[in-house]
Amino acid sequence: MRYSRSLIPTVKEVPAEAEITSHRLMIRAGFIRKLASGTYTYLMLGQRSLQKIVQIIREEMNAAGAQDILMPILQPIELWEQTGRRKDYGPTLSCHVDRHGRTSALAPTAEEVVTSLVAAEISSYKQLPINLYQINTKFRDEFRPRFGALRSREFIMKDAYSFDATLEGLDESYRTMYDAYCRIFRRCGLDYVVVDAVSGEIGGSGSQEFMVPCSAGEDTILSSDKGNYAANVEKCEIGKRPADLAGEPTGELEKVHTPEMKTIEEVGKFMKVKPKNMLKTLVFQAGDKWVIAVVRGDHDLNEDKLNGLVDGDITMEIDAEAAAAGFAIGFVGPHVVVGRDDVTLYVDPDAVAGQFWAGGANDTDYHVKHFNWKRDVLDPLGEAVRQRVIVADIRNAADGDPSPLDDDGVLRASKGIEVGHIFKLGTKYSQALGATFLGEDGQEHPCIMGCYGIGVNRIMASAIEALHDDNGCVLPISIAPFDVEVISLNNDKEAVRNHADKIYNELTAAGIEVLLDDRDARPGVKFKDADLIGIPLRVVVGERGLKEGNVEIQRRTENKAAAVPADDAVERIKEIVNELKEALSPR
RNA sequence: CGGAGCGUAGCUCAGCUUGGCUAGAGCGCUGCGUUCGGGACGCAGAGGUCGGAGGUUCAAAUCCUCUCGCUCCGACCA
Repeated sequence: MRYSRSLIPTVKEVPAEAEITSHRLMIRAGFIRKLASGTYTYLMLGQRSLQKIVQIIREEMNAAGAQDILMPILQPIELWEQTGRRKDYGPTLSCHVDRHGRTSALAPTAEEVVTSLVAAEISSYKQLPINLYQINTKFRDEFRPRFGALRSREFIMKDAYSFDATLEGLDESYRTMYDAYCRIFRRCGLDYVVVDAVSGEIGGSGSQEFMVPCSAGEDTILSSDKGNYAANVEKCEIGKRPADLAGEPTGELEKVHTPEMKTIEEVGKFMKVKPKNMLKTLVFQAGDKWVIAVVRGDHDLNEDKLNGLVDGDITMEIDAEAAAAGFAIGFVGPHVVVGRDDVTLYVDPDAVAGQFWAGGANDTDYHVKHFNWKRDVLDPLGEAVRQRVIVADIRNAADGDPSPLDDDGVLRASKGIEVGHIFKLGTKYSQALGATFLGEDGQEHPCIMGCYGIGVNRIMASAIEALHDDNGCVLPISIAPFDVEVISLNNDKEAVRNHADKIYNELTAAGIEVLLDDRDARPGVKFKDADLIGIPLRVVVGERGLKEGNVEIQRRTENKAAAVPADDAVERIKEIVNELKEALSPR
């Protein structure tokens, strides 16, 4: 490809909206341009990189026995209603109404479509297992699109779906995908970690995420320093922590006037109490009952964990109803459980101890000091305490917490970008949509499903996020838009031009993908652009070198060029390209 | 959705508070010349419905209202 005929709009300045490195570099290097919030055009360089990633995914998925299909982006909304997911997805599901008034969902994922396909076409255990996948555009009306390709409203996803006759079969399908994912990310040159995750709207019994560690990541990962446990903060469990409701009081319960002070920070500052000595008391509605969650002031509640403990769904953001039910919202304390039989308290172990506590007074504009679990909750409730006060892990894990494996491991927090997510789904969709088969026993059974996603654009963004330097992208050869950039440094000189052309033609004929910078630009401009774009190997053909009979070869990861006799250049380049590719080979 | 901010040349932004000349700068772009191994320099030039609509006024980029778009922040609040 000739640079002079290509649209590669590199820029020095970048719109203020690009906050993270990968976004900035993708704009600066001319990989993407924004059309509207959360939607991007991928220009030639970006598109070539995406296609490299797509190709790697295809090869590994096919090698793992999955079959490539293509499903519609327009999905009848009725399918989403049958599985109940229209409600679960809520406004994130983009919909389209056609001239006949039919509503279609713009695919954010395709469990419904693929399951209805299987429902129609699979009837016997002899046809299982099967794994169908596609690489296609997906839509999610994100609450807040941001960070360029990391969270866009429209993106490319590889989504695969396995159908098995048995749970053991599902385990094997899942394991096969796990292994394929490891190969895919390794071939893309990414460091990744696999963490336990929650399955969210997708549903199912278990899931793991493939994360690329980097500070710009939106997800928080907790890993045991023993190296044997890692989980997303949404999922991460916490090891055993001591909790004893019977500690003695630190003093008389003291009521403090705290007008209009509702946040932990405000109250703590006013009363001169640290957040770790305060109780955060949150009110949730569960049908006609109330659930009160108590965590330490410096901790965060994990609603998934709380939900898992409570019968039925809990609802938050119910200030008006809670106030009507007699709760002093903003000033609630755990002892509200005393004297109300419609309240169950869930308390995190770290919010229980014989130490000094401050918290809400259950009276608007008042807080209390010297709150004590034994005196103010345990003793008044008596025997009822067992049903009414439940001590359990209900908060997000934090850096320094004990590992749930109870092996003296300590959890450490870090950030990551989710590039892949694999789920054991079970029969949620196959039951809802009638994807059943006749087993060996002659009985009808629902297919047991798994699903497996990879964010194609996110691979590119996270690769740049993880692999760059001050001058630009440093892309691995497997996903770089080109293998080699040949710079015809003094393109106005015929000898230089001819030699660069010769190298370009010979490399191209050898199947190497080459970008030839044949622009009539000053050398500095060409060097800067080459660094920015980040093609792994740079070849400089210049008047100066050519006089000595040399051209220069430099890897993007090196900061000095090597002079090579011009006649040997093509062979030498081929060797290096092979070497670079070999280093990222799947084996 | 709530809060905040922004919208002026292709890009980055100034001008707006306190209304008043022909609306500016840097980068980029075009032409000519000098340069030519790490984003050169000089001269000449092109390029603007000041997001849109309405209003106030002798006069609006500037003040007011509405609207559209973009960006940032926002679980709970003991």
